[in-house]
Amino acid sequence: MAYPKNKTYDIDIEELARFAKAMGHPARISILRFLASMDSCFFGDICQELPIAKATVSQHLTELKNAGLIRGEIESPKVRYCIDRENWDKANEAFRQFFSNIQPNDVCCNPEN
Amino acid sequence: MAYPKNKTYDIDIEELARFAKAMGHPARISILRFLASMDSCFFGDICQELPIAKATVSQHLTELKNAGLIRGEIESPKVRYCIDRENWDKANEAFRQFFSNIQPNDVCCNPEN
DNA sequence: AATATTATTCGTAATTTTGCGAACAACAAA
DNA sequence: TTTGTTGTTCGCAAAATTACGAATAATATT
Repeated sequence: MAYPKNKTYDIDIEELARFAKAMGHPARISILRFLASMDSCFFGDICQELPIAKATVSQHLTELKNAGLIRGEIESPKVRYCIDRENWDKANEAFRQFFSNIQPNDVCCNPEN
Repeated sequence: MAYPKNKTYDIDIEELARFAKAMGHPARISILRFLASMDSCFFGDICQELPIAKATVSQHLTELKNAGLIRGEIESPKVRYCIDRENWDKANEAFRQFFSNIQPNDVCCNPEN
């Protein structure tokens, strides 16, 4: 290898990968879609929607929280969850830009083009 | 453990999760972005862009191929890779729809709204 | 105080992911 | 035929992911 390899990736690449990773499981997509369809709801409501144990749902919620896509706040003895609008829009924009940054069809190598 | 087979999710949810999972690593985002910026290129060119060993790059390429986002064809002794336009567009549309399916801002629970 | 409700955390297990160097396969060139 | 180039596959290890039941914490209710 001619040049030394830097062991990191650009910050925007890491951010997009982080959002994508958080969305990389059907349970988490289901949770996000469910939450996006309403104002907010409780953990129990989400749990009821999913075919997995509550402990697992809780784990997935933690991952989504860590990625910034959702938020939860205690309303004892329940916990209310909702989409984090700010990061939702940020993720949306990151994906939109990523997918739009492609060479036009007529110069692509694909056989059918 | 993968999610049990008897516990399934909607097909469109699984597809989006599959695309997202493939994009859930900075190396793979880098590869996709690099490929999207040009017509096509060889394995060696991709390898040079990444801070990881060629064996690992090859693995990531296999994952992207399995997800349908890229294609590779042998041009001995090299291998030419390119974006799979059809599935690229499919993924783009899946993400776009996913993110646009959210309640309007004024009915969301977020404090700052 | 005792009990019920709700959701998280703990402990554990199986599987998958990520990574690397070495070995290999396929072909081109000398 | 021998050598060189290119990229994949193999073998292995460490870490992360996914999953569940049990235990726990926090608060409400009786």
